[in-house]
Amino acid sequence: MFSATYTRRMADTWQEELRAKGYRITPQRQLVLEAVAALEHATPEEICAQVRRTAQGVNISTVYRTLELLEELGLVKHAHLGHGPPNYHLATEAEHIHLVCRGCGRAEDADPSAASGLAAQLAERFGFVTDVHHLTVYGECRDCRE
Amino acid sequence: MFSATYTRRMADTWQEELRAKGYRITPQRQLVLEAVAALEHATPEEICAQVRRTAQGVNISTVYRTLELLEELGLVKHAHLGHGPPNYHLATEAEHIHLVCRGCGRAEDADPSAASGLAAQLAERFGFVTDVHHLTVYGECRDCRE
DNA sequence: ATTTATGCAAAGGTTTTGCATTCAC
DNA sequence: GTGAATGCAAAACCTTTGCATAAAT
Repeated sequence: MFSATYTRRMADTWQEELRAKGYRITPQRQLVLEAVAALEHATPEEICAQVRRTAQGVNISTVYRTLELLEELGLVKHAHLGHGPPNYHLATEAEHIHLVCRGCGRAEDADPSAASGLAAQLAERFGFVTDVHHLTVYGECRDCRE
Repeated sequence: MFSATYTRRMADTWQEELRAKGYRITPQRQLVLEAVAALEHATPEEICAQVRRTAQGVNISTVYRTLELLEELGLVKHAHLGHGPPNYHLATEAEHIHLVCRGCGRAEDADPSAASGLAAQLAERFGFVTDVHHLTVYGECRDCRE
């Protein structure tokens, strides 16, 4: 999942950066970041629920505001897996792409190397820098194909 | 955009298929399909507005129900371009992928051949059939990259 | 005449916002 | 103490649903 060393290191730089930008370090912000790390992939609602398992309560609107902030700081990223709410994960998590099946609705992770050709071509032809972290591929999975 | 011949041909098969399935041909359904064709890419709200430019009024809930039906019939498809509402287009429109810039928020179309390598690898490794029509790539466009 | 489709209004789910209060600094 | 962050409630936004009415067959 993530090593303790790694988490500690991240926490340091993170808090410094918050201070440097005039933001404040609050328990809520720490809790939300921890929840994102623990869940690996989660919606704002799920993150809120996770936080509430350890702390007495964080408001859902705080979760939204915090996620926006953490994304601005480059600590978390989000992807859209379909109709529903966005899905947040640590920016430092191993890159992967999402395969979402329109049949069963499940999402599986795939190695981003599959998208390297795509990214290269879009860069060359359009000067477009692909955010592989954010890539969601719709289609039909093996199980749903018969 | 689309030729008159083409539209007429589509209309024929479409109406037959509706009948065959026990559905009915209504002015609203024709208007919504025409609006999707005319706009090329549009949200339900935009489609509703377009219809109202020619007809006296179609309810937004009818637009939603109709889009769902037209998609079930394979006449239209949708893609998610970001946070907002889904984006509908004719299924018969030239296939393309969407490049959405997180900087300016604009979406540009790209040739789907850029994704053929991706699709091939996902098919081989996961047995996953990619719906290229639905592919949205997030990143940063040339203009926003400095 | 039958049964589907529509319009309307209300509800549902997600996200944002305003403002008083609390908390980090 | 001062200004930022939180919690709460309300609003905004998108989508779905129930039901009476209208329309297609």
